[in-house]
Formats: sequence, C-alpha cells, structure tokens
Amino acid sequence: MPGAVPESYLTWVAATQPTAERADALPIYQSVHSIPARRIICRERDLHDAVPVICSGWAASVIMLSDGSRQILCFLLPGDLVSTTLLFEPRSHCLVEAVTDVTYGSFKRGELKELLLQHPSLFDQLSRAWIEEKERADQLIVDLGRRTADERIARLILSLSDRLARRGMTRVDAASAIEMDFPLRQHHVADATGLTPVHVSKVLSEFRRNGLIRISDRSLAILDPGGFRRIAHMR
Amino acid sequence: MPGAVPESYLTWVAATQPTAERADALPIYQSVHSIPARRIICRERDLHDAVPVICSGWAASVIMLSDGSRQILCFLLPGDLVSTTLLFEPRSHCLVEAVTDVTYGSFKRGELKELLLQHPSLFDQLSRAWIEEKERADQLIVDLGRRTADERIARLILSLSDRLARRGMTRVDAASAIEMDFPLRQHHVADATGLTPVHVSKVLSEFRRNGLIRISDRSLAILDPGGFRRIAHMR
DNA sequence: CGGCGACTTGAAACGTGTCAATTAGCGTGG
DNA sequence: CCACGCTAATTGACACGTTTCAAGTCGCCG
Repeated sequence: MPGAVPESYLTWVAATQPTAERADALPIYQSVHSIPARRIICRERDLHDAVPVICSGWAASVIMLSDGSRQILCFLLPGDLVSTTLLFEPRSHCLVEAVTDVTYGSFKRGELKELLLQHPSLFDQLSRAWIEEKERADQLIVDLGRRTADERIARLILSLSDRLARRGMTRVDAASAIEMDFPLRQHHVADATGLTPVHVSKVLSEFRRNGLIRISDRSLAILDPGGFRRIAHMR
Repeated sequence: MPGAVPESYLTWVAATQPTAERADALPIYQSVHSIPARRIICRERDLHDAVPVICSGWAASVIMLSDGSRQILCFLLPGDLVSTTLLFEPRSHCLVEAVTDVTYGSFKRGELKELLLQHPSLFDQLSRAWIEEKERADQLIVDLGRRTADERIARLILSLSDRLARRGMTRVDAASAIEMDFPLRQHHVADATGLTPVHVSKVLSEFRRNGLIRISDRSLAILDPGGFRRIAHMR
C-alpha cells in the first residue's frame, strides 16, 4: 500500500497504523471536517492543537498584504499536510483557504509527536514531506525572481500535473495529451504566480491559440506536453 | 547562555553540550573548515554525510539557471545551519557559496540524529530553526511576487539587520542610526531580490539621496530606521 | 429579466531590463 | 613608480513586459 505515493494520506495512515488496519477506520484522526469552496480552513495567527491533512479537494495557503493583494504560497492536494511547521508549533503563519469543497482530517499534535519518536519510518516520511515542501518553496522563489510570465504559468500547471499524476489523478488520452481536473480560477493562478488576472488571461489565451493546452469546464488538458515543458524551462 | 540568540551556533553547542563545556572545545564538530570569499562550500547534488554550520563570515545559498542567471534563496550568517533539509538527506539541492571568507563546522549527520532523539531540547531547537527557515522562504516568495524593487531591497536590508542585531552584530550610534558590516556586492542584492545589478544601483542611490542609508567601505548604516521601515512595508 | 462573477480584449502608462559609456578602486607586473 | 587589466558601481537613453484602466461578452442564478 505505501511507497509509490509519498504524499498520499493513505501513506500517513499506513505508517501510523502498522497493524495494517483499513484506511477508512481512522482512529488516528482526532476528527474529520468538511468545508465548502472559498471558505477559510485556518486563519493566520490562529492556534491549533491539531494538524490538518487534506483528504479531498484543493486548498491554498495564502499570505495577505495590507493593500489587499495576495500571494499563494502553495496549493494543497489530497494527501498533503497543510504545513509541516504545524507539527512543531501551533501557530499558522498564513491563511489556508478551500479552493473547492474540501474534507480534511486532523492529527492531535501531541499524539503525533509521540508516534514520531517511536516509529522511525514515520520520522523518515515526515522528513521527506519537509524536504519536498522546502524544495517546492525554493522553486517558487526562483520562478518569481527569475522567470517570465509564460514560464511561471507553464511551470505552475506542470508542477500541479506532476503532483496529480503521482496520485493517479490524471488521464492520458490517445494523442498522449495529459488531462486533469483544474478547479483553479484565473485569479488563483495570478495570486500564485505574482501576476495580475488580466495578464494570466492573456497568457492562457496565447497558450490555447498555440495548441499547447485546452481548458474547459474546470478541466485542463496539456495537448503538447513536450512543447509545453520546453516553454516552461528554457529561455 | 542559551535562549536569547536562537540562531547562534553557541546555542547549538550549548544544547549538544549540556555539561556547559566551552564553545571553543567542540567535540561535536567532526571538523572545522576555512573557505575564502567567492569560493563554493557545497555544490548542488553533492553528497555529504556532514551538516555544515557557519561559524564566521557570510555565505549564500544559490540556485543557478541554465541561462546563467542566479537566484539567492537566503544569506547564511554566523550560527546558521546551512539548511535544515541537510539534516535529513545528504543531497543539497542548491549551491552554497562563500560571500566573505568563511569558517564553518560540520556535524556528522548520524551522530546528530541520535542526539536529536535523546535531547528533547535539541529537538525543539531544531524545530525552531526549521520554522524560521520556512518563514523566511515564505516572506521571500511574497516579496518577489508582490512587492516593488524599492520594497524588496529595503526589506532585504532590514531583514539582514534584524538577524545581525539578534547576534549582537549591529551598532546603534548617537543619532540612533543602525550600523553593520555589509559585505554584499550589489550583484548579491540583485540575485537575492530578483532584480538586475543596474537597477539595484539606481535604487540604492535613491535611498542614499533621500538620507535613508549610508554605504561605505563594506559597511551600511540605516540613518532613518523609521522612514526606512515605512518604505519597506507599505504601499 | 436583471445582476453578478469570471473571463476577454485593447489602449495607454509604468516599472524594470538592456545596452553602452564612464569612473573609481585595486592588485599585478614591468 | 606607473601602466595595465580587472571588477564594482554609476548614469542615461531606450526597449520591453507587465500593469492599469476600461469596455464588453458570456454563463449562471435569483
């Protein structure tokens, strides 16, 4: 069960339940919650003694500025810990917001900490989550600091499609186009890439005109993965 | 001894040496190294079984792009772990480069991991380092995504001055100007803020013209801390 | 039917990048 | 001692990418 999908919450459960009980009997979760789209899961400076893990749906961690502009730090997909720092301190330093309807489970921090010290495999898994979280943050820094709007947007889409693929949440069709659910509004893309919604619209239109992607009805297809990756990486 | 200076390597030593031995007898370090300015401390994809901690001097972790441009992820000051991810995996995903002459000590990862599990206080200290590293990365994301050149540069300077102040490495003069050593070249500032060296020069000149800062001989003074902070935060 | 949010499109403004010329400082070697 | 070449920094003119502003479409829901 574990292994192939490092970020899956099933993996978390498997690691904390070495007796191989079923994933749907989740005594490790303190509780499971449902949140409708656009609602806030936790506020910055809120205190929580529980660590949320996304079970279904998409969410975003966001930092708000005093002038009303927003920066999305990362999108949270099913299986993601909301933030590894929440394992160590109860205060979240950013807002977590549901993009779609979301369900999430919560670990009690205290219990988790004990388990952590007892189960080396869980410890390793946590380290991997930490490393991955940090590497994504660093990549975003490079994207925002040194890449054009086209590159930023293409890389956001590709990074999401890679993360979804690892969860088995993408389809590849006959023409080898990669298709996935894509619930983000253009303002989400703008907030994540440091651009304006207007410019995001222009870039996506350009991508569409060039036959690179197709977007319809909250789903996105990468029609030319090779060409799209080329746009994403090179200057 | 510990407490007040969370990032100081003295703190690290104190925590790993609860018998209160002197900091200059460092059996915990596998070794201590000296590196001249501009030289590389570790390369991306290098493997290391040791975790470096800066003892003196400034360094930078850098990501290089294929077109030759660079993004600095963070500056490393005395007492900083080069990266908390190195505690968990031997592969560094970015370049670490000495800005000034640097000395650094190395922990053996294996030994450190054992100590970590035995000493809860060391564990807490590590969590704090981790949280701080992540918060700085997230702030940089916001700066690069949502702030102007003036703001980015002012915030870089202020963040460095705050970190130095916590180490007792700043002076405050009669006119309450904050003074510090500032070994960065303008291209370092450019690589850290996602700007070009030319534009950095223009912004710094503007700051100087407005009496906000003074730069001379590798040292920087914030002449008007209030005004400077105002530029840094507000729109 | 009216209103609202998401998206599109075009024109103009603005911030930052690029290019080029110039100066200053510094270590090296003749 | 000076000439040389190097790197760092400065400055101005211009180009380019992105933002801002505005108007307009479309689909959806009350």
